[in-house]
Amino acid sequence: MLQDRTLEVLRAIVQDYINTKEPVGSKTLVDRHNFGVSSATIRNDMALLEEEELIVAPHTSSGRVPTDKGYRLFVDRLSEVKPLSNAERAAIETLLTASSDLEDTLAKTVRLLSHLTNQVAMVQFPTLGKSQVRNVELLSITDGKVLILLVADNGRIEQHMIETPGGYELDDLAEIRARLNAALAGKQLASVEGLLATFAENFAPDRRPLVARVVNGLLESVDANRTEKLLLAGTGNLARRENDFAGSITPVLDAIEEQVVLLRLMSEMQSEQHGVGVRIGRESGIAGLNETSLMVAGYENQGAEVAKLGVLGPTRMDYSGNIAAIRAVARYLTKILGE
Amino acid sequence: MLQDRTLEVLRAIVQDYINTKEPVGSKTLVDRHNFGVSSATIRNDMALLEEEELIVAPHTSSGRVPTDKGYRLFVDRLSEVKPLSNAERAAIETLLTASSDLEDTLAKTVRLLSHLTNQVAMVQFPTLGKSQVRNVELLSITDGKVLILLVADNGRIEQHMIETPGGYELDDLAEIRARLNAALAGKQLASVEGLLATFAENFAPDRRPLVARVVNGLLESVDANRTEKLLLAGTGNLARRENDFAGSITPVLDAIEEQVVLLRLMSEMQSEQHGVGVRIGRESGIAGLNETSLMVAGYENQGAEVAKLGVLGPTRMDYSGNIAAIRAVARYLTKILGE
DNA sequence: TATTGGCACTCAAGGCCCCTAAGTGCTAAC
DNA sequence: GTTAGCACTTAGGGGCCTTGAGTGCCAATA
Repeated sequence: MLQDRTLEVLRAIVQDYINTKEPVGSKTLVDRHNFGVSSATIRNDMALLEEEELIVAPHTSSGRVPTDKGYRLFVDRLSEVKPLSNAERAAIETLLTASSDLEDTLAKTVRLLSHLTNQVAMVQFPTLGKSQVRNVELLSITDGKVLILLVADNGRIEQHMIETPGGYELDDLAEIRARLNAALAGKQLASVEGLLATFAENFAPDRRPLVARVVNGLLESVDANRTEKLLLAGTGNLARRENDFAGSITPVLDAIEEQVVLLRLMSEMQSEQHGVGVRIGRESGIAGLNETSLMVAGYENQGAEVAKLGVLGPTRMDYSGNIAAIRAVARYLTKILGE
Repeated sequence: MLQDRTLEVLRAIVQDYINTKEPVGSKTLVDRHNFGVSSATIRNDMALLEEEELIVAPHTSSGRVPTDKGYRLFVDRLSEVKPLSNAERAAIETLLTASSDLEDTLAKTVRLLSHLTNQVAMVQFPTLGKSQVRNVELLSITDGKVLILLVADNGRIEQHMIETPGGYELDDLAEIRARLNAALAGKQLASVEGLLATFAENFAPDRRPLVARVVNGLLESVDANRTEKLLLAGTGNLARRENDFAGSITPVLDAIEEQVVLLRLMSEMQSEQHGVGVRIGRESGIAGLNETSLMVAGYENQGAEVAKLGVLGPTRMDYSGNIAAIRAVARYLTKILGE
């Protein structure tokens, strides 16, 4: 087990490295922090830390840099939540105003978060999976097209257009709509597929093709949106911190565009420190994100977590500050969604 | 007036520079192309081109590089449309399949375009301004909320949620909806504001607050979407070609995120060469895009141009190939939208 | 036993110098 | 109008050296 002072040394290394971007050596360390011991002692501590693979020396004769494992220990045990400055609090309250339009609100949120953290910010749309059907609407558009609307109780509205080669009567639509609502209103979205399995059978045989098409469209609506939506902001921040990447930032930009991967990763992440989930470097298991860290927190609506938001940036980032920002934004978003 | 051979020299310089990324000198030029004259003659031509500010020498003793003006002349008078390869044609036809869902189709289109060109691709959503109202729907959601749907004849559907503190009867909604459709169906979206100016006056005084709210919501729907939507793909390609930028790509990424600016620029651009509009370097007038070129073409629905699509990349790009790709994709998109 | 001063060693980064290769403009001859 | 020839320029690369920050180890110390 590492001693207290040794851990303090690790904390100091992480903090100094984050601030200066220079590998940090024993001498500078005793200069900047007052450990009350000599640089030789610190050197011994550093040897221990290196043995534990918490830090590493880029070159034989230069200072040390934290490894992924080092950052991990720092985040888990050594970092304190840095309280937000008043200016930051004010920014959150000013910029994040309630709007009845969900997309608006989330777009503002993601921008705010990217400004607060100077990283790439991401906000997930509320997940359909955890919420309930409020109602279903079928609208007749011209040319035998029908627009299916699925309104969920988290405020999200999905639209899906289908074609009906056989045509239809308005009365048919009205009836299908009424029965769909009777069957689905208030039910979990996850259960929709099961509830509709035998739905078409209740209709006269000549109506069934139409009903089947509607049901299919609705299921696609549910399903296409289990694959969720993501809003991004601040990609420019990545280029701004390009020097923090050994190679190019191309794979990172590519990975970001692969939203499916990001979304899966985000949903897998559990909250750890202070309600924020953290994936450091290779922990994400995604090649393009080897040199980045990802931090997410959930936000809620009506008491239940509906989706996540977070930031992505180089592993050398201000974990404390970003955790605080993410947490604050998630809480505030939860608050205004409740209004 | 420049002689024919002098222009040929410019063409050769542009092409070689695009291929090699090396400033091109008189000797290599006569080696690679057979002008039938000596390098000294080419040097004289180059001096003329430099006088006209069509090319420039990065350093006193190195080859020449095209200026924005040089690229412009190349695009306007010297480039030929490079026919697409069979593989490219096949890719377009395979990847771009018809879907009744507009967003799906556009998302595929933008990815396809970024793959074909290896640049950042952009596709604008169909503009509301040029199209007509198909119908308007009012849906009662719980808690006194009403969802307004505006269906346009270009396939685009806008949704907007409003709150009605005073509450309402379902009959009220039905009547408002009926009258709205009577007033607006088939009308130009641009005319909606005028048509609704006195709309509320036809209702009984106690209904007017509700009607006014609905009208406002509808106008916001129209208006919020004059500010159009843009789909992007291939931002990673920008980083991949980072060396083509003197400074960092940060300002470019920032400019891209400012979608409003891009959208304005795109709508201003008129088709020039072969149906494709081109803005080279500083021509865009946007600081962040000084070192990039933008090329767009319109795509159509029902015989009228509804929006644009195009690519953004470093000024040193394959204009001929990209013009061909953009044109082909725009045409193909027009075709499948018509189905 | 943990800490320390001292010391020999390492190595990246930067400065300096020089050379080379590719390119230029100019002039006089064809 | 074109060309050969020539003197001139300069970015980039290689070699060489110095410097400074850092290391590991060891014997002495408290």
